[in-house]
Amino acid sequence: MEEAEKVTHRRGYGVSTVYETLRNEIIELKLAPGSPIDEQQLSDRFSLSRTPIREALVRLSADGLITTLTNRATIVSNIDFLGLSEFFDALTLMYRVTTRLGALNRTTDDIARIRDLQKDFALAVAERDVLGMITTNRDFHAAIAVAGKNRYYVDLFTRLLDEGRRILRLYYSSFNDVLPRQYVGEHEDMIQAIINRDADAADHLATAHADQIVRQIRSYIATDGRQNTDLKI
Amino acid sequence: MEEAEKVTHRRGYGVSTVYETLRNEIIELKLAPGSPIDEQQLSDRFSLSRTPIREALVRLSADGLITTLTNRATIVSNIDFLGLSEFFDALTLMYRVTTRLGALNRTTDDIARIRDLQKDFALAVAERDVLGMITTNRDFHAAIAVAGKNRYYVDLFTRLLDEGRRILRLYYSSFNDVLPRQYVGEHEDMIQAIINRDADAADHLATAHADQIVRQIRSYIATDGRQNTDLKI
DNA sequence: TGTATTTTATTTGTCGACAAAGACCCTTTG
DNA sequence: CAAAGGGTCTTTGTCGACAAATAAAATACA
Repeated sequence: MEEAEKVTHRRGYGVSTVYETLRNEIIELKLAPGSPIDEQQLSDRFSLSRTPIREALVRLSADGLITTLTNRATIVSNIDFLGLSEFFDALTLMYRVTTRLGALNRTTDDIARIRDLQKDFALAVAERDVLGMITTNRDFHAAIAVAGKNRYYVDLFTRLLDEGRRILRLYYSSFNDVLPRQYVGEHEDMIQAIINRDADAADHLATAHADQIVRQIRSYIATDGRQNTDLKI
Repeated sequence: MEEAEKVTHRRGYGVSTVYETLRNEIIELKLAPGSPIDEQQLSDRFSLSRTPIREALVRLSADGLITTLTNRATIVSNIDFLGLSEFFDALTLMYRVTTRLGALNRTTDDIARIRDLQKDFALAVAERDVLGMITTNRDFHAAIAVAGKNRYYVDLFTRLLDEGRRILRLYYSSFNDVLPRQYVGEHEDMIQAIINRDADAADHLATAHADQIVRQIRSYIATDGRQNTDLKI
């Protein structure tokens, strides 16, 4: 069933392996929201004692990806459908501010990186690789944020983007290829604004892009009804 | 020299005690930036084994308050004078957005809380209690952010405010009582805008307030020269 | 049959011990 | 006299074990 990754870890690097592996599995919904986390099991899986496993879990907890109830179980954090407007509000603001700063502070190296990632995204869209689209889209916007050179925005934005990845994965089966194609064009426009150092244009495009994404996610949720799974009364 | 806090902890709550204690000591500069953290020593001090101490340190590390070099020492994070403009930029944006949302989403309970904290701040100013001013000012703005009801903004803003507390503590001896008095008045105006649900006025006042604070901190730093301590070439 | 209460089992938090990694100090050597 | 090498000491990361806390099961009781 489960593949055991029998790796002998270099002292001090086991924790980060566990952290990154679990982080990915949570964001990619390989670990379902709400599902319990068994320390013993992880201990066996990574052939590490429970101490480093626990340390990785503390880190994930700080990221808000897992929830620990003291002296009781620790579970993968649920997706908070009730707080979605807060999420969208913050996401939109971060889209705007990072793209704006990207236009102002980008170097030519930044542009090269952003273009590469846009290429990846366009490829994923062309191949109708929905899961690839989700991750490459995230990386594209994260790169713009990095070009903006403000670590506080980068931190918050990547957190929001990853939270968004979880949500999108829930609905990726509802994707059609119409809107993603539009995204490719919007991305191109943003890149052009960033190259031109046109902060206002970048801001404007980012706002429209964010609104577009928010509207789409909202429509997925509306037509699905799954959002009530959390509302057990 | 050091007071030993001989407390027997209820199972599962030792970590949070250590975390909160150290967190405060770091923010209040009782632990100097750059100073090494001795796990053994903390273990003795809190009468806990190194395991829960370590867990608390991981949490602090996630907050960016300490820096751990794998297999080497762990130190209290340095104040990053080189990245101050990023800090001020993010701080100003969060001042604006939280005050704006505070005006839009506040309840009457929120207003009561905010008023209480403003009273505390005014008292600290009246008594020329500089350290008290720093913390009550932080609590005041944090309460406005909470009234804004967006946890992403609250998280980032409190992080920024606490980072600001560390910086202000460095210069608190340079405080005079002129500007703080001005802050009291600015706070009152902000409260009024929040009560009136006047988001634009709140935004405008927050911007001015933030600019004021940023300008003051900048002037402290300029007249001090201590900022070069990190620039060892 | 349904609800307390005790018993058992599982899981979590903490401990002390140990070994790897690095810091420190001293000597050697070019 | 500086750099390299070697030995010792300290600190960090990991381990296995144990006990407290809770969950689950079993039993008693109305």
